[in-house]
Parts: sequence; C-alpha cells; structure tokens
Amino acid sequence: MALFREAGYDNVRTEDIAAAAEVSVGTLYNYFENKGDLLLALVTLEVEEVLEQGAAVVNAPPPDIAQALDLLIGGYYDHSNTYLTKDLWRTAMALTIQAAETPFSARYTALDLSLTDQVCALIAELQRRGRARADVDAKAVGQVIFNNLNQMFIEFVKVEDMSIEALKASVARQTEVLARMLSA
Amino acid sequence: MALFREAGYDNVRTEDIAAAAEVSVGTLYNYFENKGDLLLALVTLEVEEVLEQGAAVVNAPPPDIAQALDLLIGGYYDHSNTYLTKDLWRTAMALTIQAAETPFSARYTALDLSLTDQVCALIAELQRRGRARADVDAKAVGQVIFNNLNQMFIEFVKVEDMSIEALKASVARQTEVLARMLSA
DNA sequence: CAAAATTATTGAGTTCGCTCAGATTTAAAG
DNA sequence: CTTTAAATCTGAGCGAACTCAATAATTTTG
Repeated sequence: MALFREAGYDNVRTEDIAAAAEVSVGTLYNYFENKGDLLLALVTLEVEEVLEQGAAVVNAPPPDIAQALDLLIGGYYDHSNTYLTKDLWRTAMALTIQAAETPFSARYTALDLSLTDQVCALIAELQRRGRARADVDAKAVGQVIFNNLNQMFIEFVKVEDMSIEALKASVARQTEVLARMLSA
Repeated sequence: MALFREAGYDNVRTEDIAAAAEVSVGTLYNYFENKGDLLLALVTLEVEEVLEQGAAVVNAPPPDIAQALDLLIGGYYDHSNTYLTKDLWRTAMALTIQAAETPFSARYTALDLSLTDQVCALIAELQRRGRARADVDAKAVGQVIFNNLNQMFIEFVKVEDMSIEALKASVARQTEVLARMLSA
C-alpha cells in the first residue's frame, strides 16, 4: 500500500514490492496471482469497511429520503481515500472490468453486489417506516441509485482535480430528483 | 479490427498488427500512441454511429416515455457488437478509466458525454411534447438514466454468456420505474 | 536538377510482468 | 538422529509493449 500510494501503480515494480516484503519475486507470485491482485486486496479491505459503516445507516436512517441517501452515499465517498488514491482506484476499476474472470475480481464484483443490496435495503427500510412510497420496486430503484453513484465515482477518479465535495454535490442533485419522486 | 475480433485483444501482438498493415512496429507507433489507442479508434467509430442513430429517436420519439427510452437504449445496445466483441469492450472500458489522460481516452469521454446529452435531450423533448412532467430536472434524470444504462452495459460485457435481450430486459425493468414517476 | 531541410520508416534494444526448474527449508516417518 | 516427503523459495530467462538512433523517402529551396 505504501509503495503504491507513494509512487503510483505503474511506477512500482513487482521487484520493488518483493524487495520491500523481503522475499523474491517468485515468492510474491506464490501468494498473489499477478500485480493487479495485490491492488485488489487493498480494494477489498476498503469496500468491506465501507459496507460495515453503511449498515449502521440502514439500521437507523434519517427520516428524509434524500438525507438518508446522501448520508449513505457520502459515507461511501468519504471512506474512499483511506487506502487508495485516485490513481489506484482507476487501476483497480479497470482491472475488475478487464480481468473479470480472476478470483479477486470476482470477489470485488461480489462486494459491488453487496453495496447494491445495501442501497436497496435502505429504500426498503424507508418504505417499511412509511417514509417512502410502498408501490415502487425498491430493488429496481436501489440498483439505479447504486449504478449512478458508482458511475459518478468513476468519473470522479478519472478527473484528478475534482474534490469529493464536488462529487457529493453532483450526486445529491441527481438523487434529490429520485427522492422527491419516491416520497410523493 | 479483424485481428482483434478474431483472436482477442491480448492475443494480438503489436507486431502482428504492424505486419498486417505492412509497416514496422515503429511506424505503427507514429500513428497510435499505444496498443490501446488502436482499440479506442474502433470504439470511437462505434459510438459516433450510435449517436447518429439515436438522434433519429430524439427527433421523433414514441409518445410513451418507457417506450421511448427503451427504443433509444435498445438502439445503443443492438449496435454495440457491430465493431467490438465483449472482450474488446472490456479492454476498451478499462483503458478509458485507467488511462484517462491520453487524447483518445479524452475523446471517448467526450462521446460518453454526448450520449448523456442525448438521453437528456430525449427527456426534454418528451416534456416539450407534454408526455413527461415538466417539473423535474430533465438533465438530472437523464444523467441518472445514462449512468444506469452504462453501468448495466459494463456488467453485461463482464459476463461472457449474457444475451443482449437479457440486458435489455433488466434495464427496461429499471427504466420502467423512472418512466412511471416521470409520467404521473 | 542538386543540395538542404523536413518528414517518415525501421528494427534491434530496453523494460517489466510473469514463469518454472532447481535449490532450500520445514515436517513426518522410521 | 537420519531419511524421506512435502512445502516453500529463488532468480535467471521469456514474451511482448514500447523506444530511439540511424536510415530512407519526400518536399522545399536556390
């Protein structure tokens, strides 16, 4: 993590990582399938913590739909630079798309699915509490909201000089429309 | 394109492409920054045609919102395998995220923006025709719809044995909820 | 048309991710 | 304690993307 964060993914050689871990390159490849898997291990760490944090919001959401969504989504975004930089996120997301068959990538996809489920669970919980219209498909709306926040995050990491606050503002504006339609 | 489609991105060497073009590898690199740019040239071709096709739908949309959206989105999806395979799409999307600074990648991002604008334009057009509620932010909803269809497309290319019909069905289900809220 | 200047082409060489046959260490059996 | 078996480690070597100094082709100038 230190090497990747410091120098950027492409500027760290597997040889450097092996040296830092005081093993040979060969040994490194006994524990990780390839260079990308080293990074995806960090991403897994990241997302698992985010999921835990999000569960708290789902269990006790603010009454207002827009506020509840912004809290959950904002939590995701705020946590995103704990282990990873934008450069590392870019590489990680690229890897999960490109090498969709590798074990680690599959694991990431599973985590993505858990995040989607969490958003859906929040909608369902708000419906249960009578804060959101019960006659809409919580799962469909949840998926749309997650896909949107995920895609917006991709755009965010693609632009080096965009702040998390700017990202949040853009997404809040989009979410607000859905929230209004959900509450009416 | 022929080489990429036939053998898959990773199995084609720059040397092979150079040989097929009857030039040296060095010459290849005079015209393309890297191997990925060769692929992104194909993607650009693809998206430009899709945009043209979509403009027809925006100009004369079906009266029903859900139908109009499904027609536009279905058009995007149906066109997607004209030049590219799932493997090539995976690589291309990975590249546009990872190498977000290269000229070709920037051009792709611009095309993505045009697609978003087109979806927004369709919503606006439906509002103008009195088919959609005028009191919602067409741009915000359009962005959400595009981000959703884009993310769903990524999931589609990640799974080798998923049909375009299955993709369309999933997205239609999601879009339907939004369409209903937009028309009420 | 010749000389000079510009532009285009070339392919051997460099770099880095990754492999695998052999060496080394650790654990189990006698 | 020795022998055998299993697990782990190693780093020279391979493949492929990409570079760049030398060469060739083209265009401009006198």
